[in-house]
Amino acid sequence: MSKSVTHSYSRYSRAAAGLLGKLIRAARKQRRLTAQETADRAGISRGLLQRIEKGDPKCGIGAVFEVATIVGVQLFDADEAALAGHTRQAEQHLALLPKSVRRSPRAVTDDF
Amino acid sequence: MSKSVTHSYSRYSRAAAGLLGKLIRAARKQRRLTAQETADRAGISRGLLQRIEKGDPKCGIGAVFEVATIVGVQLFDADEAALAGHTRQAEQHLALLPKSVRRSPRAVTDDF
DNA sequence: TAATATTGATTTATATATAGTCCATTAAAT
DNA sequence: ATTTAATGGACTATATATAAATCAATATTA
Repeated sequence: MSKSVTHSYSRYSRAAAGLLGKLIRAARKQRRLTAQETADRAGISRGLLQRIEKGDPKCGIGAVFEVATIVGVQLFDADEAALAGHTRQAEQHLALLPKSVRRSPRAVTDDF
Repeated sequence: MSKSVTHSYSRYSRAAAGLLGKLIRAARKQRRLTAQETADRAGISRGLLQRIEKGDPKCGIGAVFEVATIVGVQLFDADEAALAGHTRQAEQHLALLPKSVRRSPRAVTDDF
């Protein structure tokens, strides 16, 4: 094996992934779904579901969101209609911004 | 090559991943961060950032959350302190639930 | 208490996500 | 109009995420 690159995550994003995992686990148990059945419905393995509920940041966001949906954890505190609305809003916002970000040479955008 | 397994996602989770990507892209442009600089700060490649902004469900949730944090997109509409609070709440909720979900034999929990 | 479903953890083989590079196109600034 | 930074897309090699299987421990129900 060659050298592996250990990716590091900020406290905030680790906390967010961990929280989502805990919310999923709590919602699953409240609905009395076993790990195996939940994994089957999501089309993933039970092992992956374990990692998701532990907040493993390496899990695919699609798998995590799929499980969240199945156990009834709302993303963005929004149902599908609201998601569509927010998406349109984001698209409009995006349309107003320049298509590519050009930095003035040698000028640091960082604030200090 | 052997046969590949195409995983399918629900409309809802695809919409959620797509929305998060769009929010990230809009926030990045508003802060005048180039794709390359954002990727560097997040410790990922520019190619992965492209996929994240497109809402590719296969991206690691840690990478997505990390980029969101960097460009200033709040997860759960909460800062770090609020995340910690929600986490404690989820842990308490979890503590009240049975440790393993036992289905009564041959009884379907599905509602119909 | 006994029976057993559920869970947690580990291991292996395989699929695939990612980094890195390159090139063409586009668009911002001069 | 010219210059060139920024972006989008494709391709390859490699690291690693995932599925699948197994086993031990635990907790629930009878």
